[in-house]
This record gives sequence, C-alpha cells and structure tokens, in this order.
Amino acid sequence: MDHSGHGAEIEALLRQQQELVTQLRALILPQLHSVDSGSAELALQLFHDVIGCNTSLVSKLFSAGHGAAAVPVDDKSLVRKNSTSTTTKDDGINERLEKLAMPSRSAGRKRRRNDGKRSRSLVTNVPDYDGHQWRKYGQKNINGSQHARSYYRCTYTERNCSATKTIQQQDKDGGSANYSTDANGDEAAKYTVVYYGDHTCKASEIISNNNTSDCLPDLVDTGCRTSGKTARLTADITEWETELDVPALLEVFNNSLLDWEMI
DNA sequence: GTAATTTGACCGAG
DNA sequence: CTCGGTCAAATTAC
Repeated sequence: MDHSGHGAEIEALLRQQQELVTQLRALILPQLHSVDSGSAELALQLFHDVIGCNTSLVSKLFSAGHGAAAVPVDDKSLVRKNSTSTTTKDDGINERLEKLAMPSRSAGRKRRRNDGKRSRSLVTNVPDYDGHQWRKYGQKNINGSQHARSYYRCTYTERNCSATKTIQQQDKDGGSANYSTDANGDEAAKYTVVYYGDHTCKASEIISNNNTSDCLPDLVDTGCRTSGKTARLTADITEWETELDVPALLEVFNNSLLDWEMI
C-alpha cells in the first residue's frame, strides 16, 4: 500500500546512506594499505558489512514482499532486455524509479535461476576504489550498448578469491546530456559495476590506484580542470594524490550518485 | 625478465 | 541460430 509514498523516500535515504559509505570507503581504503594489513582487512570487512546491510534493506524495499523468506536474488546473466525501446537514453536509475512509482509490482513472478550466486549492481563514477585488485580477463561488446563490457576477476582469484566483476560504461556522450554534468560542465561518465561472488582474498593488497581499462581515462581527463571549489579541495587532498585518483573522487563528491541493487 | 592486458576463439544457454 | 561469458595465446607494459 504505502510502498509508493514513504517507501520511495526511505529508499532514497538508504541510497544516500549507501552513497556516503561508499565514498567513505573510497577515501579510507587507499590510505589503510600503508597502515597495517590487519586494520585494513578489518576496515574492508566492515565496509563490506555495512554496504551489505544497506543493500539488503534496499533489496527488501524493492521486493516489497517480505513474505518470502530469503529470496536469494540470483541471476547468472543480468541481461537487461530493453523490452520496448530503451533508447539508451535512460539508465537503470530511471527504470528503477519508474518501477518504484509503479504501484503494481511486475505481474511476472521472479524466477530464480539455479545459481546460488548473488550479484550486486552498482552505478558509480568510480568503478574502482573497492579495496580490491582486479585482473581483466575479457571484454565483450554488448549489443545495443555503445561501450564494451569488461570482465574482471580478483587478482588472487586462482588462489583464494573467486570474486568477479564487470564494468560497463554507460553512454555518456553523443545524444543529449544525460545527467551528472557538473555545474562546471565536466561530464562524469558513469559505470555500471556488477559484483559477483565474495572476496576471500587477503585484504592486504589494498590499492585502487590504477585505471585498468580503457573506459576510465575519461574520468581522469575530466578532472583536469581547475575550478575554484574543486581546486581548493584538490589542494587539501594533495597528499593522497600518489595513491588516489583525486579527480575521480571529486566526481563522486560532486555527483553523489551511487546505487546498489541486488539483482 | 615477469606480469597484466588485449583480442579472437570457444562454448554454453536461451 | 544469437548472445554473452570465459579462455588463452599474443601482445604490451613494467
């Protein structure tokens, strides 16, 4: 009943919370790698737990049917079928909002695949900074999408970690300005990051410095401008420049659009 | 020299 | 059949 009124508000707050935690994580983790691995690992775990809590809450809000016990949302391939004409103009956010506003939850019942894997979807300007190192193992061009999807596995995958993730840049240029264009006019490219599996690798290697794929340079290049407020902030965090992508983080600050979702 | 990325081939699911 | 995810050899970066 009340899932369209207050529900959306609560969900927005949760999303905001999620965003803040993610930003905090992006700031903290790269610094911890030089402190000591124990604290870093613990911090990573804590971040993971907090984000997981938030994700679960959002997921439950979406489901709106808490009757089902766990509903281990799982889908091996979270292919978003553009049913009508999703002319790539809109993104998942719009779709989601639309779904939220829609009073009737989709008539189709959820059918879970026989996979036990969970996947967390995240739309962010900073696909890295999750405290883990990734090795790219594939890249595919998805039909209907302008940018290719990159497949990453944890660097220590073959040993401990079986976590994987995919990064796909959303259409940022070409048609009309989607959104997230800062007041200064810099365009922040958004990336859809989907995490599969859990990290079991040692958290000792906490770095989030490199731009691994070809879809990142835009972010870095974007931040090269010097505006008043931004410049000042940059000056403050100069210390981290060696480890952090300051421009990328600034994008996070400016846009503050992070979005987790259980798929 | 090692290690990571690139790229087409391969394969399974729908 | 197509589509998307993975593999693996070649290439590049370090």
